[in-house]
Amino acid sequence: MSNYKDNDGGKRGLDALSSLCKRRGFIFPSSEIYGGINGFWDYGPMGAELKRNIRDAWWRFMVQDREDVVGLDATIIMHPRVWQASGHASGFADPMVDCKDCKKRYRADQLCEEQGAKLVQKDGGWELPEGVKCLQCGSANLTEPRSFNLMFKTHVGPVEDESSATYLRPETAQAIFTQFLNIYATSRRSVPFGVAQSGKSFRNEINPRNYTFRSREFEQMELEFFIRPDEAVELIYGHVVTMADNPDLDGEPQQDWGWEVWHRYWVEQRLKWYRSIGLPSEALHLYWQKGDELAHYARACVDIEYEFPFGVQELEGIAARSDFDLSQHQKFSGKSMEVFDDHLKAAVSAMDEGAKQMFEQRTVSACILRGKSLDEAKAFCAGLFEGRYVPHVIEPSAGTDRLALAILCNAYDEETLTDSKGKPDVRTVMRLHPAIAPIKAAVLPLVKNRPELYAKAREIYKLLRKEWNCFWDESGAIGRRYRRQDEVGTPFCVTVDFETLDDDTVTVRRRDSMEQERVQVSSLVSWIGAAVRT
RNA sequence: GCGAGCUUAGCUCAGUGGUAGAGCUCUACCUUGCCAAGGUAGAUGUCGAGGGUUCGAAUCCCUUAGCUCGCUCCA
Repeated sequence: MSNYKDNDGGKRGLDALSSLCKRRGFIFPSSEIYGGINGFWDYGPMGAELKRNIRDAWWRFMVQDREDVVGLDATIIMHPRVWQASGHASGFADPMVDCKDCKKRYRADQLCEEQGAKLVQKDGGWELPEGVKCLQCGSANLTEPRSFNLMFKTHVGPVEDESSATYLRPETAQAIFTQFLNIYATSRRSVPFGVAQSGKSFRNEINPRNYTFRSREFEQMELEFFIRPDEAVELIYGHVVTMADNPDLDGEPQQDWGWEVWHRYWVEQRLKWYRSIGLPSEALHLYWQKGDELAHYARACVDIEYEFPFGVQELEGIAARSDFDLSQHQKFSGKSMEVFDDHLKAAVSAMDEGAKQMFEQRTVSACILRGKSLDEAKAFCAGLFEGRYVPHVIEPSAGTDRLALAILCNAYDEETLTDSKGKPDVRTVMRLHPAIAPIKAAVLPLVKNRPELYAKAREIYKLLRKEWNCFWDESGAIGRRYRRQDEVGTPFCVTVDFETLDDDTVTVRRRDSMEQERVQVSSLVSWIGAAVRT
């Protein structure tokens, strides 16, 4: 299979792809008749189907095909305190300085740090200390540090003042944490279990780039998987399974897994899913964030990256976030985020005082090493002895739009054929996995001026479209109709010909190999059905 | 956000001050027994937007939006 990367290093491939996406109705610039708007993209008829199929495949894999994950569909606008608790209100606003002479821009804190100084906080704003200079040209002619908050701000109600200010969510995850108690109370699930959500998020990116890869309005598919703290696992099972124990990550999840195993389990699950929708293993890379790249609360984070034409870029981050998120919301809301764990309570009841004391000593010092205060560490142990804890979280968080882009990049192929006259002929074909292809089958009457053949084709079309999104095409020569379907990635073309009238079979033409075979009309639905499942 | 380049039909592009074009696509009809076939007819543009210079602007100037690339950014 030839690939766009073969001839041009990728750049022209993205142009060819975006041109096809426009031409065939996958992706359009938003508001295009007004000149477009930077960082916003619309999905056309084909793109809408593709994205829906991706989302549905994710939901089926992550929620419906599991017994330990439930779903949520929360609002985009939430209480402003949510973003204080999550850290987005402050953390999203990195102060920046520009050099007025050479126009170079720096993050203010990094610029200061490089010169052994410290950024000064003043009146809720920021100030550069004396003597800080531009690293590039040495000029001290720098702008004041200015904040760029990446959250979109809006107002709830008619009055536009600070008291009504809210934000469009910059991630879907926080809604899951804020609804944790309701879901826990109503879903009849116990830890370990997860909550999944897909939906729109908004980030006012400074510089959207690379087609739809970094957009200002985008969709995420996130799972927050809640697990016991390792200490609770240890109390219940007497041991904690780590990667050193070589656990079977392909089988059923086990109750005695520690966070490290759960984290790896989800990495493997996610890779498995990406492969199931047609992204080849070779194009996927894992990037393990190093100690200094991790957020302070994160224990580990792995990025699943894809080889885009413009470089290897992140599709999904899988983070082990400890109990940071729920604890923050507990702190800001005043509502306890602890769960009661019967198994833990039972296990602790069976322990004698000496064993409990030993456990507490060990646990308190370990907690302090991880940065907790003595009081916090003691409260944690006291909670465990009563069967209570704040769950920890493993968070696989994927970008739907960048995944759609990866899938489109991966599917795009230009194949050189030799036509019947011996001339070379380039066939553009989107080799999408059948399960996510926008159109599963096109129904084509071989000719349209034979009423009984035409009617039979209509009948078959109506039969198939009850099952999947199908397409009817009667105009143009049959070869041209096949090639049109190739460009939108339709895996099967069902051609109704004269033989159909005699023996009730049709020609099914395969997109990838262009091979044809005859299939009984009565078995067509099961034949296609078997091929379009993941 | 800074700098450079670009923006003409659905797509790819030609057009350096004098009547807006080509190829492909698309639509209809004819033809057509399986891979972009042929014929006939047809459709599509405020030349990204706004302003200016000029008798006259797609073309020159200014402003603005968008795209691409390089910086920067991506918590």
